[in-house]
Amino acid sequence: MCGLLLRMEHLNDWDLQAVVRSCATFSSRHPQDRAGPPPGTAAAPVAETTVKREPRDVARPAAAAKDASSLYGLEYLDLDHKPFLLSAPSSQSWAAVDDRHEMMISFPAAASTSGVRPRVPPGRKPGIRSSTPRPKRSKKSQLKKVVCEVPVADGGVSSDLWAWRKYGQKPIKGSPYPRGYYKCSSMKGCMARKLVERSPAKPGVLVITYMADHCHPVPTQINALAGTTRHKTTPAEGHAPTTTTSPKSHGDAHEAVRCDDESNETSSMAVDGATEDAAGDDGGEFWPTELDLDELLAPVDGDLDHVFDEDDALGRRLSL
DNA sequence: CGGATTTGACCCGCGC
DNA sequence: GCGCGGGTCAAATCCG
Repeated sequence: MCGLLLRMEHLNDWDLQAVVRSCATFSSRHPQDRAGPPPGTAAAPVAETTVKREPRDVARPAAAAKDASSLYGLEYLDLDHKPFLLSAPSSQSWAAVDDRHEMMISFPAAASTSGVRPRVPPGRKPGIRSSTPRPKRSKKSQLKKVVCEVPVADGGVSSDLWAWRKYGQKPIKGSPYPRGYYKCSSMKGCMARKLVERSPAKPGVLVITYMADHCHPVPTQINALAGTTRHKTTPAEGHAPTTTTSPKSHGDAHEAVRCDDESNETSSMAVDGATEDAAGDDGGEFWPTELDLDELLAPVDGDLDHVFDEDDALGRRLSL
């Protein structure tokens, strides 16, 4: 994975979707870290257990070496239904412990495919609204949220095992980057969602917010993931994901959490390929189309197998 | 043809 | 109560 990581960084490319997948994965591996409730439990309570977490001996970009303020850790059941370690933020906001992944939880408590051909503006016709009332939106503030920061350079190196489908993108006030909205498409009816945005403060960082729980086990077939994202082949079409975390969310009662470095997955990003999204247009970065999938996956093949095996087991457990 | 993406419109929570 | 901004919907389009 390191190899892949390095490669990706070198390419300086990133795929929003892939990135989107990346965050939740951190927990996919490391059975030793798993102590929480089994994945798949929709109503899995957020763990309150706190555990000490040792800093990982991970090679990280020089620039990345920041304050390694891994204060205390929380073992948390993430949206992948696997526990992951959380680190509380230092007094000064959220320290990037390993500078690759950060997380926060809050409890209540694109890029147009500027194709060559002109495109008719999509969207509903004015005045047309489904007669079926939209279900009451749950209070935003009461949604369980898991915020994860992923360096852009890393974006996609890691990925979660879920399949996500983009359902919206909005420009965010005060941020030059839009926010992408994704739903879990691994299973119909799954309410899991995630928001992906680029941090305005840290343009090199993607902020991924996971909301709601998956109501199903982690997909075990890689195909289930691979088929969920469209690949774009034209470099010109690729766009850097953009996004920002609203200052608000940072300030709230969020607890900073750090995604575990090792736990990052690489794979699906490659699988996801170059989707990308963000209408951000800020960068025009794109995925290397010449990258071979096998090549991308090679470094993590073993790990993936491991992950899938575990997930499979977990899924079976959950389905009982 | 099915599924993913794009994107304008609509809805709703929240702050003032 | 009102307006703003964020979140979601869904038609049109794209793509494999």
